[in-house]
Amino acid sequence: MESYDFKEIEKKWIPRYEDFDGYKGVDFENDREKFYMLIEFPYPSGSGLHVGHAFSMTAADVYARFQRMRGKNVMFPMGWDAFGLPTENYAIKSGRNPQEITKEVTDTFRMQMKRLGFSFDWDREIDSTSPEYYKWTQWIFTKLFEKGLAEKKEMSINWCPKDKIGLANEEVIDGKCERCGTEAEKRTISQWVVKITDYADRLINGLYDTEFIEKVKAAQINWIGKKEGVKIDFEIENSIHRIQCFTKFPETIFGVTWIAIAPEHPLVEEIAAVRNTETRNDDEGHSDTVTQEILKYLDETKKKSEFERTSGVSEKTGIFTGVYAINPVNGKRVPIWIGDYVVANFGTGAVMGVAAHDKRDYMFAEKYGLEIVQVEVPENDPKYVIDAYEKVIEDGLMVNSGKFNGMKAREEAFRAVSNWMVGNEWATKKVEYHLRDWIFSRQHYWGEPIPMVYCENCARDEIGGTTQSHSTTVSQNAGWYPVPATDLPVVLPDVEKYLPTDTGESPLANIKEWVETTCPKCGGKARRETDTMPNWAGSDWYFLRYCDPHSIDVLAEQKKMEYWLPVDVYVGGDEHNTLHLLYSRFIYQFLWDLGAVPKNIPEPYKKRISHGVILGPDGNRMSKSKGNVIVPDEFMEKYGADALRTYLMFMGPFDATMAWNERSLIGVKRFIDKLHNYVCTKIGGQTQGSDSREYSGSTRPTVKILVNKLVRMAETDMANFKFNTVIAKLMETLNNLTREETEISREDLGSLIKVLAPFAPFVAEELWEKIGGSFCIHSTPWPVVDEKYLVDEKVKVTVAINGKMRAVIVVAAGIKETELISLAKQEEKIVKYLNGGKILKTIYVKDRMLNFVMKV
RNA sequence: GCCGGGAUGGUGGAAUGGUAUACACGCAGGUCUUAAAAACCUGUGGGAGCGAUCCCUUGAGGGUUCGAGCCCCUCUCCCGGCACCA
Repeated sequence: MESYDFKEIEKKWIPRYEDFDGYKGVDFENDREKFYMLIEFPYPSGSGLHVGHAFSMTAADVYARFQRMRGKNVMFPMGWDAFGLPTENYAIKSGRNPQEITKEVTDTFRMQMKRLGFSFDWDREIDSTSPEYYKWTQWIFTKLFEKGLAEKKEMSINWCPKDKIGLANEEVIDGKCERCGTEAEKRTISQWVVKITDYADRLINGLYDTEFIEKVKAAQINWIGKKEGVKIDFEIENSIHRIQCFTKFPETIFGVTWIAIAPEHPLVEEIAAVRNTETRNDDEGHSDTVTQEILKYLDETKKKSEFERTSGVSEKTGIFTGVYAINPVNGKRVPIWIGDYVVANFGTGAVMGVAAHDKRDYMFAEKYGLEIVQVEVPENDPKYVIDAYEKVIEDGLMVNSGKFNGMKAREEAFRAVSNWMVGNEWATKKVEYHLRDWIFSRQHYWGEPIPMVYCENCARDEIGGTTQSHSTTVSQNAGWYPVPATDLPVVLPDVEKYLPTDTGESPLANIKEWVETTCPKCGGKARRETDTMPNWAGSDWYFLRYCDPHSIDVLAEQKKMEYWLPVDVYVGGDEHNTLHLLYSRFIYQFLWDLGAVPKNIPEPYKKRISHGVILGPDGNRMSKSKGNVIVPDEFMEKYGADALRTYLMFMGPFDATMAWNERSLIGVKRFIDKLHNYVCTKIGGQTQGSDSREYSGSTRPTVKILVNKLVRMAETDMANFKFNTVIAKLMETLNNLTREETEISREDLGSLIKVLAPFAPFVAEELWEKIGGSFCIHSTPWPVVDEKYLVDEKVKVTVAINGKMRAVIVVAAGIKETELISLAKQEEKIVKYLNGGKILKTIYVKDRMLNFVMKV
C-alpha cells in the first residue's frame, strides 16, 4: 500500500496553524459555552520534550479539539515553569546565565509542540521566570505574610548536602533527596514557612465540590491526614509538670500501662532531674547509674539518622526513666519510658502505651516485659485473651474500663469516653494533621526572590513589646517587612557565580548592592532576603494568569477569571497530587479569602484527570542509564506526527502504565495510510453527492449505519477520555467500509475524517481539503448523528438453555416475545435441547436474548 | 499496616449483568517477486473429533442470579500513594 507523504502534509499545515484564530480562547464570548482545558505546564529541560509530555499533551489536545468541534469556546494555554535546579546546575557547569538557557530550551519546546500539532493558544503563553509574571508570585507571598500565614522560623529542615538546598517533607523520598538521591541531612536554618495547615480542613472539604478522580481525592485526604482524638495530660509523680499525649483511641485509656516520650522531648531533662532527687533520698550510687544509662541512650539515638529511626526497619528501643506518671482516669501509676519510636515533631512528642490494642505497642511491651491490659474483647467471645499483636479487635465490647464496660467499641465507646474525659481539666478534644507547614525558602539563585526586607532597628523595637512563646519553633518575624506592591517585582539580579554557598546562603547574599536596601517601615538601612522561593511557587497560580496573561495592575482581571474559571479539565501526573495540586488549591483558597479571585468559584479545578506512564520498550521506566529513553522527534521523523499522536492514544487506557512498542506504532501508521488511500480512491473519479439521496437502492445504506454508529460511539468515549476505543472503532469501521466496496457520500467521508481529526490533525486537514472542505476542519461542527441509523432493522438474538448459549437467530428488531419463542422452538439446535424437558420459565431481553429455564 | 487501582490469548488491550477475547501487534500459511523486504489475502484462546459439533477458559475459592470478566464474601499476587503518625 502506498504510504502518504506526511512530511509534505506537515510542512503545508504547520504554518497555517500559526496564529490561527480558531485555537484561541475568546474572552467573554456568550454564543459558545466556555471550556478551560488545562495541562500541567512543563519544566523545560535541556533534553527537550519527552515522550511522556507528548503523550499527556496529545490527550489534552485531542480533548480540546474535540470540545471545539462540539461548539465550545476552548481555552487551551501553554507556558513554562522554568525556575528550577537543573537549569541552575547547567548554568553553573556551562558558565552561561539561566535566563539565556531558559530562552533556548523554551524555544525548542515550543517548536516541538508545534510540530506535534498541539493547538495551544500561544497568545496566552506565560513564563514563570519573567519579571512581569513573578511580580505576582511575589505579591502573593507578601499577602501571605500580611495575613500571618508566612513566618520566619529557625527550623530543623531536611537538607540535601549535594544540591545544597533545603527540602520540603514532600521532596524527601525514603530519606533521600527527591532530585539527586543523596541522603538528606537535618539542618537548622532560618526559613520562611507558609502555614498551609491553617487551610487543612478547607482543603479536605473543598474536594467535595470537585469531580476529581477518586485516587486523587484519596491521595490528598490521606496526605492531609486529619485525625480527631483527645489530648490527655498525665501528671508526673513528684513534679509540677505534666506529659501531654494525643490519642486517636481515647476509649483505650484504661489500657494504658506506660507513657513513652521522644528522646528530644522538652521534659526529658525535667524527668531526669526528678529521678535524681528521688534516688538521692535513698540510694545515691544507683541514681548515677540510671542517669548515666539514660544519657547514654539519648546519645545513641542521636547518632541514628532520621531515616533509620523513621523508616520502620530498625527495632524499637527504649529505656525506663525510673519516673512514674499517673493515669488520670484511674489513678494508676504507669512508668515513663523514653522511646525512639516516638516522633518528636508529631502530636505532642509523647504517646500512651496500650499494648493490647496496638501492634507497635505490643511489640514494645513484649520486648521490655511491660504490663498488658486488654480493654476490648470480641462481641461473640467475651473470654478472649489477646496473645499476639496481629489480633487487634475491631468490633468488640469494652472490658476493664470501669463504667464503660460492655460498651461497643469503637464508635460508641469512643464518644462516651472522650466526652467524659474532656469534662475534666486534664483532657481536651484535639485534631491532629499529618500535613506540615510548607517550608518556603530555598538557598538558590534560580528562583523568585522572596520579597522581604529585614530591618534591625525595627526588629529591636518590635521585640521589646512581645512575649516569647514556648513553642519548639520560634517565629522571628520581628523586623521583617514585605516589599511594597509598588516596588514589585524584586528583580533577580545578574550574578557572577550561581554556585550556592556552603554556609546555606543563596548566591544572592554575595551581591552587596542588591542586598542593601532601605527599610519599608523606617526608611533606614536594611537587608533583603536572599533566599528564593521553591519551584512550586510559580505553578501555584499560573492557571489564573492564563485568563489574563498580559495584565499589569492585577494578577488577572476578576471578570476574565469569572468567565474562564474553574478549569474544566486538568490533566496532570499523580506525582503532583500532594505537591503542586494541593499547594495550588491552597493558594487559590487563600486568594479567595483575599477577594483576589471570583467569590462564586471556591475551587479552581473542576475535574482532575491523571495521565498514565509510558515505559521503555523493555517494560522499565525510561532512564538514560538504562538506555531505553524514547525521544518523540525520532518517531515523528520516521512515521509523522499524526501517526505518533494516534499511536500514543491507541496504546491503552489514558491512565494506564504502558510499554512503548514501535511495531504497534507501525500498525497505526498503516491504518492512517489505509484511511488516506480510501478517501483518495473514493473521491478519485466522480464527484460525490452530499447526502444519503446519493446512495442508490437502499433507504438504509450500510455506509450510513456504519458511519453513524461510529460517530455516536466516538463522541461518548471521547468525552470520557477513552481514546483507545475510539481509534479501534475507527479502524473497525474502515475495515468494514473497505469490505463493502460501495459508494460513499462526501458527507459521510467528512464524518469519518472528523472523527480522525482530533487525533491526526494534519492528515485530517489534508483529506478535508481534498473532499472540498474549507479550512479548518477543527472549526467545523462535530457530525450530527442520525438516530434512525442507530436502530437496527434486524437483530441477532441469542437463544440459551439455562443461561448457556445454544443458538443465534436473526429476527426483525422489536419482535414480539411470543413470536420469537415459537421461532426459537423451531430452531434445530434448540429442539434438540427442549426435547423431553419441561420449560419452567422463559426470560426475554428485548432484541438481545431468550433464555429457556429447564428442569435439569 | 492503611488508602487507591489492577489481574482477560504469545503481547498491548475490548466488552450497559445477556454471543468473552473487539481493535492492534506477533505468529503461521498464501499472493506478488529470481529472492528478500514492503504490501495485500486467509487463519490464529485451550482441548476432543475427518467432520458437523461438543467440552473447557477472564488470578484462586465460595455466593447471589435464568444468566457473572462485570455484583457480594474470602484469599493470592501485582502496581501506585501514605506510614514507628500514637
